[in-house]
Amino acid sequence: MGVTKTEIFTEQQNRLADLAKAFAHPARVAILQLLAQKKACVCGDLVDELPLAQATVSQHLKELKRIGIIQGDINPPRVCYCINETVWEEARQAFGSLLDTFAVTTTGCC
Amino acid sequence: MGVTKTEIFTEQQNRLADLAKAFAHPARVAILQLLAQKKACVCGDLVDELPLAQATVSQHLKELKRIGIIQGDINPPRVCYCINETVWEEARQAFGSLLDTFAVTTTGCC
DNA sequence: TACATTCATCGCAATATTACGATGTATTTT
DNA sequence: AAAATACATCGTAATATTGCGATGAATGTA
Repeated sequence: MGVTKTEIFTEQQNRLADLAKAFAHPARVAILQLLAQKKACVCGDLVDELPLAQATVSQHLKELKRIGIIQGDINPPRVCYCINETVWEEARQAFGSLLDTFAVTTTGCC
Repeated sequence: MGVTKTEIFTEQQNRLADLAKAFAHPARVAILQLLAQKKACVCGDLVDELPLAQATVSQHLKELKRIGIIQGDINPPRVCYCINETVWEEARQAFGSLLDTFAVTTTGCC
């Protein structure tokens, strides 16, 4: 159906899946890398850095904002985007704790 | 179009996006949590643990195998699934290094 | 051999995602 | 006021994803 049955999973699982979506497209990875590497906000040059149409970049930015991992502050005539530190940290912990689960209890099976 | 322009991004970006897809659906998060928490392989009970049809679970397992993060060892009449440690570690480093990029250089902008 | 068990795959329907041109909305500049 | 700049949104087309019933393939069991 293309529709995810979110109601049958835990809040935590749905949230982690949503956070993962932020990284689940190379264009969004590129955007997040740019924002994370710069020490300041990126104001507008995002479209220039990516070989995608302005409308497409805007759509990816919208999705990242929906997830909450970035924020856009209007600073006419431009908009300044930057990482939302709180959500970034949330992602760090969410991925970290899941990915560390295995690292410690590993007991080579199969 | 629904088709990602993978050719315009780096190998690294495409790989990270692919690894993220493993976590980008709550059912796959649930599967990976089960596999990571158990100390041994999970042989077949996966369908019982999830409120999804067998065909659907099988499809998610196929996607996880394509990404490489799990492996399925045939052990008739069952198949034993477990985390692929190498790829799991790859994901840990990939997410870790990106998510840590910001943590150290943070300089509150906006 | 016939049957049951376990899992993969096929085929379908519904929805989601990706991409982009065109257009709309503010705001600044001339 | 008119034009330019920067970005969002709309509409559309193409492809991908999600989910499931039905069916197929492989192995073990009666």
